[in-house]
Amino acid sequence: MRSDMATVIPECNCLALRQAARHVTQFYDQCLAQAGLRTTQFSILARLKRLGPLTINALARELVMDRTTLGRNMLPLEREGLITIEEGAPDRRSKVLHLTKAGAERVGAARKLWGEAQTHFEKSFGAERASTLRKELRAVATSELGGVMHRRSA
Amino acid sequence: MRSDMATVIPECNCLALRQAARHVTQFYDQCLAQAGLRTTQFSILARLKRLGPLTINALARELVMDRTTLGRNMLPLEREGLITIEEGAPDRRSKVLHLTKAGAERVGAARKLWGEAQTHFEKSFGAERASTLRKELRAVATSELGGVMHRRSA
DNA sequence: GTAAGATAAGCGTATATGCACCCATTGTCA
DNA sequence: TGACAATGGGTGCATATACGCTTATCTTAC
Repeated sequence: MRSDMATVIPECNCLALRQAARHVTQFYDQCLAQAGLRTTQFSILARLKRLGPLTINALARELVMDRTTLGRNMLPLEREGLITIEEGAPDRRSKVLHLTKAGAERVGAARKLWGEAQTHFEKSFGAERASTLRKELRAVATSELGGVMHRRSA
Repeated sequence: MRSDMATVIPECNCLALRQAARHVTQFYDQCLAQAGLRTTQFSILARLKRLGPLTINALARELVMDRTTLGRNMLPLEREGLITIEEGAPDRRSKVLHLTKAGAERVGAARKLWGEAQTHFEKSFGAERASTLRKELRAVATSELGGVMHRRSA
């Protein structure tokens, strides 16, 4: 967790992102723990609360998350009765995620803790600086990197 | 992956970090795939190559990673013969991780692919901008957030 | 020298992540 | 309308992540 001399030299953009994400996630997870939610779970429920029912694909795009990852992350939430998974209305292939009353309440309780985490982080890192950083991170998350094309040439 | 109107509003520092990390990790992982390494594995091996043999705790601190996480991440690398895990010299509690010849070669092969990933990312995002971002991320990763103290009052 | 505390690491458990491959349904076009 | 592509989702697999607890070893104070 410390930087030592000038021996850091990660240089790797990806590693820098992952290290920061690990560090901050641990902190947010600890803050949210007493509400019984992980950071990822909170972001899922909060998104559903703000946007209303969404299909798995739609929500996954929202969260910059792989569809299959989200699909599995749903299960603990469904098991706890925080969301329900219903069959798609016009398109029977799709499944629509609904926030339950219990889920909404859980988000409400967690939002206070989340706010404290935000405050603490920005007190340590700087509010302005955090705002700028988020903007850059958003640009990164939406950047077109192409990657290796799977099957076909798309 | 797109931003739509102004509907983004993640606002959450942690979510912003995680989304960016997911997006970029996918790209780097795809680039490194033909060397048979994930981003995390590459960072572990590269660190060992640069710093020489390290204990699990020391390497975990280096990588801003939980000790137990690193412990498990070692196993696939050991299984493939890229590292060896030896008993600590003066302190028999510790285990020292050594990069093998095969491991060094693997890193060498992957480093070229990693360079291409870096170049591609910085071409898309901007080299200056990436450098600044890394600096900020390093500050985040080393920031003192305290978190909830476990057992005792420390 | 020994007991108490500190430290290194492992293990069980649970979630998080995403690729390859699969099936079902929908949309398109001739 | 019937073949085919496109799309929504699931499953198997492997790695990644970290908390709480436990064991082994080391350090320190007495």
